[in-house]
Amino acid sequence: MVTIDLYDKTAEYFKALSHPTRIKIIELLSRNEMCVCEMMAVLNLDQSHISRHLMVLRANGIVKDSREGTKIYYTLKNKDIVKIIDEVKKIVGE
Amino acid sequence: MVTIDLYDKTAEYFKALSHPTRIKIIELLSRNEMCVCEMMAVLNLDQSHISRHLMVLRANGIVKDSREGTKIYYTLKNKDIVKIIDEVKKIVGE
DNA sequence: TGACTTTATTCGAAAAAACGAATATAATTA
DNA sequence: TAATTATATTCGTTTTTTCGAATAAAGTCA
Repeated sequence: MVTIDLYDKTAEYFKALSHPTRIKIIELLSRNEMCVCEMMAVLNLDQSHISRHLMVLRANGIVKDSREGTKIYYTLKNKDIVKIIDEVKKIVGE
Repeated sequence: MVTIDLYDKTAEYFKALSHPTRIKIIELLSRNEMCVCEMMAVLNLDQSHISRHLMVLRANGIVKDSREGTKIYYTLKNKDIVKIIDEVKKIVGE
């Protein structure tokens, strides 16, 4: 049995936050749910770029998705993460 | 001129937090200043492992060092980071 | 069913991070 | 000055992450 340590999990979570595109996606989702095609338009990035980063966020339990027709809408599972990002932005912005 | 974007800086900061050893070092320093040899003993890791992770933390402005004789003591530059780590530990621990 | 839309996944290559081992540096002390 | 202690840095390698491009899958609609 492989037990994953709390420090490993915490480090993994920080790693999920360690890409500018993923941070931007989280901020977008903090305001509205959004489908991939809308993120592409707002962030001006291609589909596979967005989609791959969403995969990381999904794998870390940060976002969840729900399909509506051909579109898939994403939302944040827990909005606490937005406050954490704001705190770090404040630290690095000083 | 290369301007580094706030999102890039924020992502870099999260990357600095994305290793279990670095998180442990930050927690140790949240209680006391500490030299490398003490960290080696407490964390049971070898010198170059600790030292290299301290280099990452230094490069990101998370710790600062001051020499006393042959020893170099490290402290946190900003304790806000400890609260951020606690929040993430709480999220991933649920 | 076939074309179309939207999104996910895979592939191969490039870049970055991490590691163990070795070496270098800086202060101290004999 | 030589040996010692404490720490930083470098080297070569392995592992992980990222990326662009291509392909696959799932739903819709004519």
